[in-house]
Amino acid sequence: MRLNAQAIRILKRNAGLTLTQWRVIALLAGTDCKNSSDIERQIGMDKGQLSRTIRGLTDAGYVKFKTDAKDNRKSNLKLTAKAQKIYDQTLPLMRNRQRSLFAHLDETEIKSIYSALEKLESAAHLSEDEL
Amino acid sequence: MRLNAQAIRILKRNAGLTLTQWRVIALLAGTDCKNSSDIERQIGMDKGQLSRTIRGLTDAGYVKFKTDAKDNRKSNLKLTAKAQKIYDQTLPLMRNRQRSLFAHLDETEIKSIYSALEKLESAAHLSEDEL
DNA sequence: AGAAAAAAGTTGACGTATCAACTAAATTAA
DNA sequence: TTAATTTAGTTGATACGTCAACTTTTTTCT
Repeated sequence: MRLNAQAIRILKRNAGLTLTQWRVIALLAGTDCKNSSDIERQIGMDKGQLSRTIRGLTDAGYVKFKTDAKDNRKSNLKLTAKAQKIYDQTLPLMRNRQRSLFAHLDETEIKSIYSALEKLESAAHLSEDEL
Repeated sequence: MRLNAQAIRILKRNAGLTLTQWRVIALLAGTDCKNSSDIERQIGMDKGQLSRTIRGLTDAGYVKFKTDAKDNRKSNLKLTAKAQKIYDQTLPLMRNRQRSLFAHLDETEIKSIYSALEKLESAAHLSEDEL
């Protein structure tokens, strides 16, 4: 996970956010509202971690939490203006970092690394029942 | 890290070990003695995590801990017979898992994934000072 | 309608990973 | 030889990641 080191530093120093918080905010930015399960599905984050992250963001004033009117199990999450602003300021920094990280890889390499990872993951999934 | 899921399960159910403990034991197996820094250098594990892992293994009777006679800062670590036995029993299981995980990747793919990762890591390292 | 099952979240526990501050011992350099 | 630096290892703090048990609310089934 050393690859995330600068991302973590950028987020901490420029936005006071953790990587997990950033991921959730980034997903919430651009859409009106989402709930926890939407996020879970989209970035495959663990329910538990998500729940705690959302509470943290809510407490910090980054997320407005509302219980869904039609389904009381569900939540409605919305970024506050404050969070949106931080997001807008931080996004360019994160994009730069991403760019410089991948700068030395060509298309082919990027594709092959993703496809290899996919294969590994499906192999891992297949042998799940071997215990 | 989903890729480690079965490894973690195999180790837990068959050996009662965590992945970190396994890594340290595997490194200690086959050599007579090593100290913490040797391990740190060889698998790049964090000093702190290593220190705690070694204490855990010592408490559990898997590692015999001795202070180096010539250099009192250093330790001498040695697997106990108990740990060696567990290692010998568990290694085949871990090898099988490794094999089945990589079964669907050919040489080229494996090489390209490693080389891409190396490039990514060196890019990450280069841009370290950008903060 | 009422029972059973599924879905949304919360919480606790544990393991993994990284960073920083610290102690003690050894090495080096003056 | 003493002072400064380096090295080995410990400890605290925080974040990340995963699993499992649990509550509440909704859906499905009969």
